[in-house]
Amino acid sequence: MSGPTIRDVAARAGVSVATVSRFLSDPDKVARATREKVEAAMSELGWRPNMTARSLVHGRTGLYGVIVPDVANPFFGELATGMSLAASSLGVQLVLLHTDLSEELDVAALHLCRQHRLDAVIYTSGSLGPAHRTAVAQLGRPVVLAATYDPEDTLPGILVDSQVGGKMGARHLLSLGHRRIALVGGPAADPIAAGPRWTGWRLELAAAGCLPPPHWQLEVGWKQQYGYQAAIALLREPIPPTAILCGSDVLALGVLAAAADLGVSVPHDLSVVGFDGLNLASLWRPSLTTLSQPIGDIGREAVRLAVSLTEGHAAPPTRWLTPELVVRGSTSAAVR
Amino acid sequence: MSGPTIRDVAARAGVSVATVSRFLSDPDKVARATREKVEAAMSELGWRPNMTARSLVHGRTGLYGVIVPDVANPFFGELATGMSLAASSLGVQLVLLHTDLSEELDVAALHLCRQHRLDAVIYTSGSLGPAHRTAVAQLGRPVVLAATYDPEDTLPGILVDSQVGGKMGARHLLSLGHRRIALVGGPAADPIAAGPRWTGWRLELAAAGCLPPPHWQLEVGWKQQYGYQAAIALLREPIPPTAILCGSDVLALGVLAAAADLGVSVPHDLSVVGFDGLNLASLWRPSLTTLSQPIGDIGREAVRLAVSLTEGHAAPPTRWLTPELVVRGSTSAAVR
DNA sequence: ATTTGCGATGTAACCGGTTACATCATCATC
DNA sequence: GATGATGATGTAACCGGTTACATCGCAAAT
Repeated sequence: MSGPTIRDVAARAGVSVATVSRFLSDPDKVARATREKVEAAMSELGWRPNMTARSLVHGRTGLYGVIVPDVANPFFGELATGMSLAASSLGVQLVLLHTDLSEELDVAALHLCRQHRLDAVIYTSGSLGPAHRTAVAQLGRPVVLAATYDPEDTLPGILVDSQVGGKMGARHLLSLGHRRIALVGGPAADPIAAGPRWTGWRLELAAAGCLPPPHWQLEVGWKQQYGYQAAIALLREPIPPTAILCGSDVLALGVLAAAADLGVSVPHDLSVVGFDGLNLASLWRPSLTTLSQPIGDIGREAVRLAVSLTEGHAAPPTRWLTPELVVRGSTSAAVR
Repeated sequence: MSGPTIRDVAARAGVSVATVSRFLSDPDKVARATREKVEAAMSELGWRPNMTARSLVHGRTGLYGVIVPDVANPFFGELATGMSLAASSLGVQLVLLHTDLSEELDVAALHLCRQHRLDAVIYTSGSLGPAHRTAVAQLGRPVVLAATYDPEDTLPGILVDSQVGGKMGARHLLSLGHRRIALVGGPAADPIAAGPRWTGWRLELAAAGCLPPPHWQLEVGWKQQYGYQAAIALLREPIPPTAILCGSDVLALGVLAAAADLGVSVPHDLSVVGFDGLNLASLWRPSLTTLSQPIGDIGREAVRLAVSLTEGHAAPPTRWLTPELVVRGSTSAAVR
């Protein structure tokens, strides 16, 4: 039924199980002749060590948990891609746990990581309430935050400063002469991504004296169709905005599509600014001006950090990156 | 250092380890009073069973391997998304192994799945050579193919028929009156996706007497920029094609971008057909006519099938789906 | 010749659960 | 009162590796 065990290999090689095990962990410790016998037995039986048994002894599995709120969101897709590339080059495996934007499932996922004795956890969900904290404490393994941060700053992480990004986007449009600027963003209650972007936009626009009326500040969800719907409404206004700041590239894509469908020319009649810098977005036409995050790098660095912490290195402070304003074809000077 | 064990819980509850273990697997087998003592001890200590130890006995881990050739490709991103959603609703976890399009790493990934005693493997890479077969045989666990198939038909799977899709795309353009049709596809050596699409295109175009010359049959890689480059070359021809069949939506996006950059109007001067039906593509403008695969469903069904096989059910035959021609804004009747 | 040191190997306990089997108390039955 | 069935619980072996420690052979040192 189940495959050969180390005892089968030992018997076939005419040695003890300890010798076979030693051969695995440190081949130099077994004599050349013995080594060859063991190698032969191993390949004849096609035996590979059972990581489950090994993990039980070592307390290490070589598996890293990745907790993602919404795998269908391209942002997290690219983040996971960066992690996956890093993981395979570092020889560790990722276990994907997705929580469907639910706080309860976040906590459940952390418990699951503990039960499976995953070596470390990379957490990308926004929320970090009391329940999460106890789960993290019980976990007893390193937790790294990717594209999110810990308000109490006890967990290391890497992310971009969304409020700065929001300000940069607003400033870009203001410097192009735009005054009628609408906002389409994610749920403002999200304290990591959407919230600070809203804050950045509002601070900068208020300072310039052109904060838009409430019905031009559309707080929608993250899903792609919401950007489209919001833009349709905005562009049908008697005096529509000349520019729209979007909380993500996906929302911006919806805005671009709405503009195209209504015959509104981008950037001539409408400037659009995204946020995230998705890879695929570089081929959209009109090409999207956006606040680019190094998404893949964030994922990669998160995995590296998790591995480093697992090896006993100390946790560095949270790394705050500044998003980069990538000016492309979707923004231009205001004409009116 | 490491957390409490079942023995700590047993001691605290004043019972034996067997009773605690029984409580976990079948609470009805322990008396009410004992049950309460065990529950109390568990929550006081914050104990959760070690899945590693449990797996060692059961030979089941609750983890499923997903072998993906290229996580950066949005197609596999959407596929993995579908799997992830299904996995979380079925209470199993996915371990992501990516092989960077390398056959060697494919085999290594299969071995890794065996070592970690993953319950089943979902394989999405194209290749299935002799080395893969022995690895699969040694694995001793169910293997499900998603978006690929086994030429020898020993492994169950689910995928769309790419050759039929190729024919459908070609027929669509022919029926619109196009005769100068160029082809931009993936590596023809790929026997699962790219190859059959090439075959379908060529059979249909040859039957209509308008197989394009070799330099209009551009066999490029899957990466997004290749579609752009290929289209730039094609559209600069003295007499350019009036339509382009693309091997994927990502390649088609490059073609759309190239057309936009060269001032070629889609669909008026150029019709473009994609392949895959990526979710995000529904918001591209011009919207893309494409051969849509139910990517998320394929992922979901693959996970369901893997779970079903793990539970001992028999393997059904490979499920071949027919792609759906979704006609949108990137194709129209030929004008010249 | 005896001791010492060292490299190679074997024995057996251990990691943290599960479970077959034994044990024991309780209670209905004859 | 003896018997047996039933339900609750405990004992200990086991899953497949790792590793501390013991053992052994052999060469160098005394």
